[in-house]
Amino acid sequence: MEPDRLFAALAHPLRLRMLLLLLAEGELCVCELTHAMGAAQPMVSRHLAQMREVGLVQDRRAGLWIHYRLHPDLPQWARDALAAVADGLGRSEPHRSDRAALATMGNRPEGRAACCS
Amino acid sequence: MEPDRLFAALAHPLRLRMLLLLLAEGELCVCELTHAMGAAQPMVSRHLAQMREVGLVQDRRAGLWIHYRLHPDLPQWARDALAAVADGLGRSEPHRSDRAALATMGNRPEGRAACCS
DNA sequence: CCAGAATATCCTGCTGACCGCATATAACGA
DNA sequence: TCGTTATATGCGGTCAGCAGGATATTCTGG
Repeated sequence: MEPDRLFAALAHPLRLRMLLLLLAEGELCVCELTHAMGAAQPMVSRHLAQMREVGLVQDRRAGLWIHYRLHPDLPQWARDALAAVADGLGRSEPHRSDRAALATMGNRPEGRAACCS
Repeated sequence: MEPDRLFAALAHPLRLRMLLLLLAEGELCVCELTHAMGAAQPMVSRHLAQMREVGLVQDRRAGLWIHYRLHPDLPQWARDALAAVADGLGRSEPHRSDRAALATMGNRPEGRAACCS
């Protein structure tokens, strides 16, 4: 994990929001992230791909849905840095609203059951 | 301090190297950083200016020399994140060599006495 | 006032990031 | 096989970041 790439990945509002949301929620599919961000799906998908290529996040296919989570092999210093950021910014905007928007979302795919909208 | 700007500032090898060196050494003038980086002075200066505009570092004029240090008003979460990075990367390249290069530099301006090169 | 050292800024070209839109792929159910 | 849902990718235009080189600014000492 080259640090330059990691910080470049964090240097975008949407990516930082998604990453902090993943850090707080554990694992989310693209439709959940799209809903929480209030952004267009292709944009969410492309920014997720960017973070995946850098090794920040990992994807897992489960039927129609693709779940993203923090990459398990992320070095400890990166996890510590992210934890510091989440601790400092998680309670403020826009991250608080992001979690709220996610909570009010209906028909979320839980695990692998239930259907989506 | 907007996080995007902070991470964008860290998303460049030269800036990250300079910042970690400042974090380790406390305060350095431009000529010391230029020597340690082995880069052209205008480039060092411009990247320092970029970090200054974002609020990452602060400059202090002392005669001919301008000393840079980590900005005192940096929020705690940013300091924690930087500490995690420094702790994880400080012992490896290129940051180890940077400190070594700085140590072998002659005629460093100490405090405000002594002349430079 | 003049020379020189340390630092900052201007200019130009270039590459890469970003966006919006449209479309392609993959999986599931009937 | 067909339609539908979820996700990814290709394309074109625009804009910001970056490098190099030259030059300007600021301070010091004489």
